[in-house]
Amino acid sequence: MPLLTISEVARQVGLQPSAIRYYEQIGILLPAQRISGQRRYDTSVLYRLAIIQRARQTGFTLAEIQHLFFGLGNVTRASERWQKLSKRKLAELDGLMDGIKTVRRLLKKMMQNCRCETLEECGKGIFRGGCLETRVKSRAANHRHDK
Amino acid sequence: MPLLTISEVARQVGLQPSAIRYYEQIGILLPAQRISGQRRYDTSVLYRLAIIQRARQTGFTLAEIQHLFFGLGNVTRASERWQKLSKRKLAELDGLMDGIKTVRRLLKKMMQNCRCETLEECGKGIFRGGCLETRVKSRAANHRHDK
DNA sequence: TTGCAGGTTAAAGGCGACTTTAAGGCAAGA
DNA sequence: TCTTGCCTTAAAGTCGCCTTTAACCTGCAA
Repeated sequence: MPLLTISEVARQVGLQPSAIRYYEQIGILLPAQRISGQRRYDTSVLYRLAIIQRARQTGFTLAEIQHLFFGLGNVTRASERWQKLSKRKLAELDGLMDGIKTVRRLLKKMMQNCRCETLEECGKGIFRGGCLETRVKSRAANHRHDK
Repeated sequence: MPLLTISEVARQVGLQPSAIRYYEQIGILLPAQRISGQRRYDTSVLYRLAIIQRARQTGFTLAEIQHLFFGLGNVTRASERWQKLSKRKLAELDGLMDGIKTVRRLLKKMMQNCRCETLEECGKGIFRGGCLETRVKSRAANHRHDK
C-alpha cells in the first residue's frame, strides 16, 4: 500500500493541500508521519476526510466535528455530555431538513408561476408557521471559493 | 395599522437591529420610510424577513436570496437566467438533504454503539458513495454568536 | 550543477455576515 | 432643563475557515 502525498490526498477528496495542513494544525487530523519533512498518508485519512467533508456540508463546525466524531466522546463510550450534544445536533438536523423542504417548496412554486403575491403569502406562512421556533442555532461558514 | 420601529421588527423576527440595517445597506431590504430620521416599517417587512431567515438557514447566501427571491428574476417572469439559477439551487438543496440524511444516520449509529470501526466503515462508505459527486457548492456563513 | 516540481513553516490576508464602537440626534417625562 | 431611552451613521472589529505569501528545503532529471 503506497503512501500518499498531501496533494494526492487533496486531489482525491477535493480539498486544497492548505486545508489539510490547516486541519492538522487545529488538531482535527493527527500529525501525519513525515518522510524527509514531508507528510505521508495512508488511505484511512481519506475516510476521515470524507466524514469531515460531509459533516461540514451539513452545517457542522470543525469544533463540532472534532467533538462529535473524533473527540473522546466516542472512545470513552457514551459520555453523558457527548450523548447530549449529539441529541441536540440530531434535532437541529431535523429542523434544518424541514427548513430546506420549505424553501424548496417556495422556490419551486416561484419557478412555476412567479407572482409577487404568492411570495408575500409564502412569507406570511413562514412567519406564522414557526420561522422563529424552528430556528437553527449554529450553521457553518463555508464560502468555498472552490474556484 | 401602527408602524413598527426597527427594534420591534427585530424582536419579532429574532434578529438584531444591526442586521436589519445591514440588510438595508446591502440592498436586500428597501430603504424604510423615516420619521424624524428613524426607520418605520409596516408588517409586510416581517414576511420578507421570514423568507430571508428561512433561506439563510438553509444555506443561501444573501446574494442568492436577493437574486432568487427579490431580484428582477421573479418580476420579469421566467428570465432564462433566473430559471437556470433556481434549478441549480433546487438540485443543490436535494443534494444537501441527502447529505444531511447521511450524517444523521452516522451520528445516530454512533450514539447507539460507538465503536471506531463503525466510524471508519462509515467514512469508507461516504468516500466511495459519492462524497465527491454530491458536493455542495456554496454554503452560507452563519456563526450566529446569538449569545 | 543547475533547474524545477513538489514539499515545509509562520504569518498575514480575505470573505460573508454581521456586531461593536464612537459620536451624536430627537422626543418625552421628571 | 436635564436625563433617559431609543434611534442614527460610518468605520472598524469579529468569527470561522481557509488561502496566500514569503522564505526556505529536498530529490531527481537534464
